[in-house]
Amino acid sequence: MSPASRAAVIAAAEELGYRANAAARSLVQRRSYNIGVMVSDLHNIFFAEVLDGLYAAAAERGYRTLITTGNRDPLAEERALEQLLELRADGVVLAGARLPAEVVRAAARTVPIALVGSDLQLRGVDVVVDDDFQGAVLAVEHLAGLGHRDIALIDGGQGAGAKERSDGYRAAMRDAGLLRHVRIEPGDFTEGGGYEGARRLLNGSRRPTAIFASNDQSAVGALDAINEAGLRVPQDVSLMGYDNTALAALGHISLTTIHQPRNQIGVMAMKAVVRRIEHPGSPARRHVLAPKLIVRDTTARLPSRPRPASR
Amino acid sequence: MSPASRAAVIAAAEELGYRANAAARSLVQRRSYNIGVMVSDLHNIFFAEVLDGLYAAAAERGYRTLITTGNRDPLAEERALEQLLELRADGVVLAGARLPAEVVRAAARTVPIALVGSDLQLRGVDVVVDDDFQGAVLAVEHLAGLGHRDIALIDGGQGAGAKERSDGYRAAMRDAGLLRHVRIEPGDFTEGGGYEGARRLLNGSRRPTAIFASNDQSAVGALDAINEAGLRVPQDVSLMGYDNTALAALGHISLTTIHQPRNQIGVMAMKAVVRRIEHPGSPARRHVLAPKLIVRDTTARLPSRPRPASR
DNA sequence: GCGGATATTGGGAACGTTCCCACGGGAACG
DNA sequence: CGTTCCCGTGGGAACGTTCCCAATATCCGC
Repeated sequence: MSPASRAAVIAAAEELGYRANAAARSLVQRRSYNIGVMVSDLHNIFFAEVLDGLYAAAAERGYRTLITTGNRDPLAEERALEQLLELRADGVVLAGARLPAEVVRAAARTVPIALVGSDLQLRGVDVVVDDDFQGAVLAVEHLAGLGHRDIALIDGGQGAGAKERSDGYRAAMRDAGLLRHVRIEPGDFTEGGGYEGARRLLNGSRRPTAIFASNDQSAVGALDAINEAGLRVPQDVSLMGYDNTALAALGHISLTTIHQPRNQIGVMAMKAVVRRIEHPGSPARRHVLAPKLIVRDTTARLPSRPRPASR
Repeated sequence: MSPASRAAVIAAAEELGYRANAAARSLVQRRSYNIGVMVSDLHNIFFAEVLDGLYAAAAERGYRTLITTGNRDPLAEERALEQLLELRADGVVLAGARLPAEVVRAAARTVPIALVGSDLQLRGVDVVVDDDFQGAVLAVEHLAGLGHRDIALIDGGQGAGAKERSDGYRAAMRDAGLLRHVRIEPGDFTEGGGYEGARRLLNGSRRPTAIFASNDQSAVGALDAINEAGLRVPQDVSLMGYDNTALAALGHISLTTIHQPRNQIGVMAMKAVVRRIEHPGSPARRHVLAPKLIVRDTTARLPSRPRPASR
């Protein structure tokens, strides 16, 4: 085709506002080149960074990302997933899904699915998770390395990864020979939960010298309780969070925490889905990523104090 | 049709994993019942709440929401919008778009479009904005009402709404008879910008007794600078932000700020789009919503000090 | 200049729905 | 019992693409 007529056609298309109809194309090609992403909660900045990774990895491979959300409501999540399936997304990533296993399994029979931030034990579904157990171990090792022995945990309750984190805490305490200093306060990953947990810890008979809150949000709550008790961080009490959210990075807070490779999580999930789209036979896997310690200003060496002769 | 055969058909469909093909339906019905939402930046929690409103209003009217993002990159934003148009979304909401006016105008010839959080002056496009001018007036009136006269502003630079906020500040200062106390430091809506701005203000010859940062993020930066200077909030300096983000609500920060009705903004935008989908003739409008003062713990009455005889 | 091979063009068919119309059967009424 | 109406059923046509194949044009070699 001559360059001239080519240009003429393009100009005419522009003029008329022509735009290829993705629906018709998807119908005949039997692929949409869209990867659906169902995000349980767009308020959670965690998923925003995962989305960055998903987006970049998809673009690199010639796919586009289409997002729906369930607004933290399992029923709405199911509708959001259904919407993606009806649109014939070539693959689906479920981020933080609270969906029943059966729903996910049924969907997985139709398209490749990857799970992020929630860990249903399902075959035929890729799962990408941060090694929360290992992250908690890093936290305890950091605090123990600073000389702390009374290291308390504020738990995350039913939250995603909370169980792994408390398991990791317990294991690391044991390995550090601090088994009898293990102390776990209930919590729920919220600021209020962290505040209450820290209050109980500080009012207890044996005040911990370090508090490990199992996410940043609850660490900020704990920070409040510590200040209210007239104690300083980190001189009197060391404090750690988990997740390395923007909150932790705030100069005003500057929280020592554990970083999850969020972007990388997204990249891995997208790679997994695209691989299974393009190689329908290949098996789904479980991908575990390593967390990282981020030292900021809320942890410090335990001041050496006069000790009993046992030394 | 008999209930029995009806049930049999549904069972068979389930069995075979049948799912209506939205692409085919959209093709023949010439509508998709999807409203596309292009969000410039999913890291900004502001838009998450707008999305809540969009989502709820859409669901109420039988539409589904489909989200794409431009990751703060105008080129990617354009592709994201294009993706929605190719998918034949029945309408589009642009949230925080940094798109050239010409692109938006061209798109608006194809489908009803509503703009949120960015204010291109375009006919044929609905715009929903918070009255930032009025919000700034509320802030200044609050501070002046507490007896403050040296009220400084940390500006938002090129950020969305920054100009309206500084205009409102100026106007309110004038109306309060404080024109000669007007002082505006440059800023950029970031924590760092707020920090630097506050430092300059505090080191200046005439230290302000109140600082109005034009968003919460920069207010938190200012908070750091104030603490570093050995001053207390609110005893020595009153501080205000704007936006009422989660940051401001944090117990540890508890920032007096201006609330934008984010959810309501989403609802209005979706209503506008759906109205224009269903009544193709109806004109696009500009919708202005009223902000609200949220008093927390960073503002206090100016302590009365000995004054010159002028009284 | 002709045959064969290769590029270029044009014309269906198909994708999975919805919508409309024609047809047939059954019920109700005269 | 026949006619009319209504409901239900079934069979295309259409939506806007892509893909494939056939037909035609172009080119090269002999």
